[in-house]
Amino acid sequence: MSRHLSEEKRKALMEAAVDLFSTQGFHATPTQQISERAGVSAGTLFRYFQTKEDLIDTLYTSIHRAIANAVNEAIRPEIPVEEQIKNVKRQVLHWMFENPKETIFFEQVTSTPNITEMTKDKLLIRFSALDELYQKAVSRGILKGINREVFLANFWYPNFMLIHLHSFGKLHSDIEETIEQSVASMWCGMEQKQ
Amino acid sequence: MSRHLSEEKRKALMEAAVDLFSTQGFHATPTQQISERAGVSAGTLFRYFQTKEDLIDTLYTSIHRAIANAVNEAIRPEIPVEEQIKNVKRQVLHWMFENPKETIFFEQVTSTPNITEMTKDKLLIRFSALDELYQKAVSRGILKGINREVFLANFWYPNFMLIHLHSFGKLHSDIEETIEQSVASMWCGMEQKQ
DNA sequence: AGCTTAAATGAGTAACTACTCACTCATTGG
DNA sequence: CCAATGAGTGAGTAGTTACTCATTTAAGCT
Repeated sequence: MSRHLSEEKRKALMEAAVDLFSTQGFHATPTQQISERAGVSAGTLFRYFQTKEDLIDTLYTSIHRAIANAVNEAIRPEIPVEEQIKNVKRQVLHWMFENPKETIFFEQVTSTPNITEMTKDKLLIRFSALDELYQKAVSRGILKGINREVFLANFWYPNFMLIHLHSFGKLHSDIEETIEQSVASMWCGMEQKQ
Repeated sequence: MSRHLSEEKRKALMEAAVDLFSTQGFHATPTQQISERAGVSAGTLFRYFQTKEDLIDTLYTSIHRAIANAVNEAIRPEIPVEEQIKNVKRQVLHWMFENPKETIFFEQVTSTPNITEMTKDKLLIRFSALDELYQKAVSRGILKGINREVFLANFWYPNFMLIHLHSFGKLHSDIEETIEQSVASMWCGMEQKQ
């Protein structure tokens, strides 16, 4: 329908939303507060997003896409699978350290029940490119001892804790150093057989 | 003050609460629903817990204590530090697989901002026994390459994803097998030097 | 049985929330 | 310069929520 709504205001609303959601949680954040911070009136928010849930969903989807981009950027068929997987983790961690608010919101949605079915599907299927990489690694004999669930758990979840610590100023080492340690320990942990 | 309140009802309320919190999230769960499921009237809940937040806090504290117990049970000064750390992880994972609702609620509180300060402190300090174990491992030359944050992230967070997958019936391997893989990959990931 | 004490009740309340809609006003095309 | 369009507004609404309190119910003691 109406596509005359300003892209600028939509962006302002979304930015205000991640900002508040990541520090207060999205249930504890009234829509009025979001529109206020975005510099628009209460009603305007609902011209850009049908419901609050629609806003959350849009936000989540856009973050999901951004992370998927980070994943895809790191995939280069010409280098060894091992290096590719490490690069993906590195790339994702870089993105997360650069976008801590988005990451915290993302984790919040991930760990909160009762999200739209559509959104839930995205959670479960996750990132297919990484899945393919995992399959490739398994079929080539690397990673033979590790099942998909443990692989994904080791790959994704520690990142969230690192970002939390970072946001609360509780990360005492250098970010680059931390990323490298996280990448290395993830890989070495998987590689071992038997 | 009044200690004539039945311990039975307190327990029923807490059980109803974790039950609902873990499936709906605690913001999306009205106190009425909790008291209803516990088989008491709406007002009774507030005789046992001053506020809803008090209930959440009590619940969180009790789960924290249960996990701390699991940690402490696994600590046996007579065996090598390496084995102790592995045992702690094993023990914690067992507890979590046996108490998935509590675990999911615990993760929810952990990853949600705006919790009471007291509760927050518990989050940051975490489990001192494990911390001591980490220090010991570092001072004995094992684990020298890994800083505390990455260690904790690798130790705790993957567990949450495994429990999630388990609760949604998306964990296709045997639980024991999964626990062993998770323990082994965690340790191997840390041990490596340089 | 009666009396006392306190646990349990649940209708009621004040506060808050997501969302609406009748209206204003800026922009644009003729 | 006027008219038409639709983006923007914000007071208002219907619904929900955490929490209260006057009252009822039950239990324990003599």
